[in-house]
Formats: sequence, C-alpha cells, structure tokens
Amino acid sequence: MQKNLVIVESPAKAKTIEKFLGKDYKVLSSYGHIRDLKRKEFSIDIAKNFTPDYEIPEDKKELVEKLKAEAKKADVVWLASDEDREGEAIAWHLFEVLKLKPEQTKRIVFHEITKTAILKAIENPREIDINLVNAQQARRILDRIVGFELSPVLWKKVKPALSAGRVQSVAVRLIVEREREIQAFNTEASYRVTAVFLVPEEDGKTVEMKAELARRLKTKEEAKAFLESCKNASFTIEDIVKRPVKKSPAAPFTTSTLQQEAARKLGYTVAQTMMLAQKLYEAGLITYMRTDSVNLSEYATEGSKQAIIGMMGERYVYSRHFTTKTKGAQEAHEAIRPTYMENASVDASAQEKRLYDLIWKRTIASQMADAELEKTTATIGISTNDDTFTATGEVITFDGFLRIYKESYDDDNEQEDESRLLPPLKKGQVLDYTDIVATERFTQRPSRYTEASLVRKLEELGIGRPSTYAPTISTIQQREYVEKGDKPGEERSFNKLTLKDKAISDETHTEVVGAEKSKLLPTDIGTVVNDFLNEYFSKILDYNFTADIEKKFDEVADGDQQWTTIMKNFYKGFHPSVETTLATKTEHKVGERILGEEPKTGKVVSVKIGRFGPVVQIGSTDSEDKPRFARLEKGYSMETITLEEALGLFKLPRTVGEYEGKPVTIGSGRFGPYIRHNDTFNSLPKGVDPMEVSLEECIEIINNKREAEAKRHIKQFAEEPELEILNGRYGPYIAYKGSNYKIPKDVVPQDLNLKTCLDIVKLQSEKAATPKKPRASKKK
DNA sequence: CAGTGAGCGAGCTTCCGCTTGACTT
Repeated sequence: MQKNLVIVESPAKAKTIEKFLGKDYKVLSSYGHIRDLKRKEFSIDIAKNFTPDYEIPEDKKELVEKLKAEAKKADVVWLASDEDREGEAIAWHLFEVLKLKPEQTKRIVFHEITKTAILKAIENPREIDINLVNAQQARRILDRIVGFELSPVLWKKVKPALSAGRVQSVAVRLIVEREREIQAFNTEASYRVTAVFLVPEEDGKTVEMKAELARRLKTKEEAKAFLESCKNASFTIEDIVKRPVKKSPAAPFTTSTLQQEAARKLGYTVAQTMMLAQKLYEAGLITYMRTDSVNLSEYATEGSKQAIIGMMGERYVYSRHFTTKTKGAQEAHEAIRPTYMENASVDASAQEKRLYDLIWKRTIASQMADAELEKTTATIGISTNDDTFTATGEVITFDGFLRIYKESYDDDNEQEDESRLLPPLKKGQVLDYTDIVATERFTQRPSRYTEASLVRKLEELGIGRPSTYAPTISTIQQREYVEKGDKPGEERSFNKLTLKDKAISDETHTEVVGAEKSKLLPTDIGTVVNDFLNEYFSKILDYNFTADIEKKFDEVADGDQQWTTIMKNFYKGFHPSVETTLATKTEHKVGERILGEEPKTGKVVSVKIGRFGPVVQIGSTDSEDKPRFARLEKGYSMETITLEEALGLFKLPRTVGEYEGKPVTIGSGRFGPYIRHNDTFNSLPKGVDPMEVSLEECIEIINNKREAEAKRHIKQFAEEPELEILNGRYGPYIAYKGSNYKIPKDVVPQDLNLKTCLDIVKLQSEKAATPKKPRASKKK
C-alpha cells in the first residue's frame, strides 16, 4: 500500500527526488502537460464564455491511466509541478483528470532539488492557485484563437498550409524588417586617422606606439589638409591619465544566454545546444536547461566558492547574487549550472563535454572577483593645429574571473584589441612619427540575425519562452518564411592617404565587406505573409503585443481581473478584423507584382505566390488560352526580378538532341534543373548552366547515373528475391520486405550469404520490435 | 522526396508551452 504519490513534470527530476523521500513516497512524472485543447479543432466555445474543450492526447492516455491507478492507491497526492503559470495549470489538470479529492491533494513547490528544499516543501503545502491557472488558460486560449483564426486567412489569401501566431509571426517580422533596413542603409564615409609614434626607452631602443586622432574627418580634402598640416608639426605628450577599471562577470546561464554563447564559442545551433543540454541533464550533470532564471542556489554558490578556493585561492572568491531583468520571466527553476561544482569535467561525448565546460566556467566565473585593469590614455598635441591624438593601453592588474571565462559578443571581430600596454611616457615628451595614415572608413549596416541573436531579441521583447525558442526557429524555417544561408560580401574600394617621410601618397585599396554566413534570410513567402499580416493585423504583429497582454495575464494571476473579461475584450477587437479581411476582395493576389508584357504576345507577365511557392505567370486566367507558369529559381526574388529575367525562366524545358532514339530535354523542377531522357530524371550538377549544357555532356551525366544505379545492386539471391544488398547514401545495407537493415562494419558485403543476411535481418528486427504504441503523427 | 499549378470536387493544412521519446536505413 502506497502512502504518498508525488507528481513532478520531468522524469529525471522524479528519479532524484524519489531518493530523497524514502520508502513512503512514490514519485512519478507527468511529462509536461497531460491535457490540452484538441489538436485539430478550434476547441473553444466563444459563445459560452470561451469554454475550452480539453482532451488527453493519444500519446498521454497510457500515462494518465497509470497515474490514475497510482493516485487511487495513495493516501495523499502531492502535486509538485513547477511554480509558474504552466506548472500550476499542470497541477490543476492533474487534479481534474485524476479526479482527486481536495482532502487527499496537496500542492507543493520547490526551487532546487536538494533534500532540505524538498522536505521543507512537504512541510508547507498549499492549495492550487486557480487565478494562476486561469492566467494560463487565458494564454493558451488566446494563442489558439490567434493561430487558428489567422492561419486559415493565409491559406485562403496566400498559400495553403501556412501558419501565423503570436510568436512566430513576430519572429518573421524581425527578420523581414532587418532585411529592409539593410536594403535601405546608406553608408557614410569618413576618414579615420592613425599615427605611429616612436618612443625612446631607457636602454636607448625605441618602440612604436599607435595613436588615433580624436575625431574623424569628413572628406578627402579635409584629410589631406590635415596630413599636410602634420608634415612639419611637432608632437608633444600633453597629458597622461591612468585610471583603474573593473570588469564584472556575466550572470550564470539561462536558456537564451546558453544558446547565444554556445553558438558564438562552440558554433552550435540552438537546437543542438538544447539536445546536448538535455543529455547532460538526464545524466544528472547539470540542472534543468529550460529556464529564464539567473538565480543560483546556496548549495551552488557554496560549491563554487569551495572550488574557487581550491583552485585559485581565497582572493578569487566573490559571492554574487544575480537578479533577472528579462521581461515576463517566471523563474520556476535555477540558472543552468553543473549539479556538482567540484566536477570540473565530466564523462560524456566530446560535444557534451564542451558544453559542460562552458556551463561550468560561466557558473564558476559568476562567483569570482572582478577583474581589475589599469587603463592609460595619453593625449598627444599637434603644434600646427588644435587636434589631438590619443593612445590607449590597458593592463590587467588582477585577472579575477577572466582567469576562467570571458563572455563573447557577436561583433567580436570588429573590436579593436585594447589589451596592449603603452610604453613608459612622460608629460611634455616630444615624439617623432614614422607615418600618419588617413583611411576611408564606412558606417556599418546592421547585420542579419543568427539563430542565437534572434533568440536574444525575442527574449528582450518578452516573446516566447525557454522551451519554445528552438522550436520557433525551426517552425519559421519549415514554413519557408525564413531560410538559413550565406550572403557573399561586396567588393568596395576605399581611399588611403599616407604621410611618410614628409610626403603624402594617395592609394586606392579594395576590401570585401558584409559577407555573412549562416544567417536567417527572409524568403519571398515570408516577406509577402509578413506584409499582409502587418497590413491587416498590425496589433498582433506589434512588438509590444505580447508584453501588453502579459500584463493582463498578470492581473488575472493576481485575482484582479476575470480571465474571460480579458478574452472578451481581445476577441471584440480581433475577430472582426479576421471577418473583414476574409470578406475583402482584392483585384490582385496578395504580394502579386506586374512586371510588364511579353513582347511577342503582349500578355501580362507577373510574379506571385502560387500553390508551390513563387512563380512567374504569363497571361491571365480570364483569357482564352491557359496561362503559362515558371518557378522562380534560386537567386531570384519577387521584389527584385526584372521582366527580362522572368522571361528567361521560360526558356526551359528545351530539347538538346536525341540519345538512343529518345529526345533529351532540360527541365527545371522543384529540386533544380534536370535532364529528362526516356522517362528518367537526372539532376544537373551544380555549376552546369542549363542553358548552355551540350548533348555530349548530358549523355555523360545519363551514363554516369546508370552506372551508379548498377552499382547500387551489390548482390541478390535466387532463393529469396525479396532480399537485396544495396549501396545507399550511408553505405551498403540490406533491403528486405520494405525495410532496410544495417550491415555490421567488419563485414564485406560481397561476401555475405543468404543465411547471414537473414540473421542480420532477424537480429535487427527483434531489436527494433520494442512493442511501443505507433506514432500518432503520420507522414505523407 | 519527385519534377506539379485557374478552379467539377473532398479534405487537409494551423497556435504556444510543458515534457521526452523513437528514429537515424
């Protein structure tokens, strides 16, 4: 007979807690929410005060049955989900679904998973906070209304299977607007002047010292005049200022900052980071990885302190308590930190190790002393004018936390290295120069978002939660609103004036600027959808929408406001805009652009979003003959394509000749240009121009493919024609009755006989045949 | 993967936030 049942959200947490609580407690996990609005239906009865229609999803039914059975057996059920809006709702759904009785149910919360914290929580149970639950219901229902009313508008007006939502649509807006800012950006040039002075040292040698003119010069004439004035000038040190500077460590990791630093320092995508962190968490090596809190438990600060003293001594310790500044943070967990601070490294995969190392260092550094630096600024006067040069140097007098960890920034490569030391200088000292250079510099356009910098921006706006940053980024890419890609830089020439040996030289140099790798770029579809939503649903796309509505959810949580009132007010404004948008008949399709006329026929040439993406169309539907279509190939965008380029897309398919009595044609399909011959399709390799490719080249490609196809079949057995050894993308494998089986590495596939093949099949199908319920999601 | 698309027609697509699986031929 079980006395106590404790339910938490995560199974890893359950395992740990069970150890602390002993025999009288059974600890199970709910695996997050156990009930939600129906997946495929609207599930909200607007007329009945927004009554939600909840259901237990298919893949949760077995679990819920188990929880029900265990709850029945227990005297007391402790609902120990997280202490935030979602956690409270999970507790409430459990209470409802498991049909718990109030007198047998206790709601408890704890912020750290230690024995004392949990025992303390058990001593201080409370009841479910229905206001907090209602705030969650309001959040959930509002998101469903927005998503399920807006998306169908897009299906009708733009393209089927698109989506819109409170979070994803704003994420897309950020990316589209950044792209527009970049297009509209005007660079301004100015001249930056640097000088190299010679400073004599005590031993008679001289060292070079770099200095920069305190202001920038606007024009080439101005720069030239300035250098001219320096020709016969003398340079004197007018002032030397030394001042101490302190640097403090960054706060411990939250989900968002971990994603950013792992991207900058380790090159991980946000999804990768989360996957590795999950592994570390499940292995008990780090605390929970989805958090917006920078708080460390006392256990962690104490552990850090001991580790720092042990490694570096007392002087390096400085206990700090960080507080969250993030909008809408709910702080149900600790910051992300190592479970045990004494573990400087762990036994895990190479990638996991690197992530752990980052987390360990960041945590330790957050509990370390400030770094102390001495910054020296020398001002150098010019005898012939009022301008001054400044030389700066920096020395670290005490490394403090920098000994362990230095935070990275997105524009690190742009930053000048100031960590150099100035040579010994005296006030009044006169210096010679070796050269003075005026270089033309340009203002920089904003840079495109990376996955991680988009996460940072979303968090700053209070949009999205730690558990959704990675999924949101994947959604907007799946919908093809955004794609990750590179932008080549542009060549730009700049002017450089050098004063050396009392002569001024004038040179033009070139540089490549603005090259970007793995950035988020808006697609045509993303741009069209964004502009459409922004025009008709500007309120939802407003960067402050989430923050404003969150304030109202907080009022609900505090009991100052009915959740249904919030919904009524929102719906009153929102729903009519959906109705009118649907009713609005427009002459042109959303995003359509007329390019001109086809010279031969005079038919209208336009670009628009078709059923399968952006297309060029010649002719209209109301004319007698059907319009012709061509996909927009990569490299073209609806906003910039010209009439000539658009017409060029209709040059395919073209016939290049005949081979084996059958025509060879070049076409352009969903996956790029291809050669069609005798009902076979052969992709054209990259770099081959589909307009220029010759018949001979095509024949070679066709034959190569045939050869590869022939090599695909390694072996087959007369006794069992259904079994084949094939060569695939991942090497040789066995294909048998519609399934594929891996061939062990130490086996030469040619040497396999039928029996060993069947053994492999048998072995692997047994392994795979863990009798789990079939996956709910079906693939098309 | 599959190389399509103005209308005969049915039915489908979609949100955000909480969790971890089952897949890697």
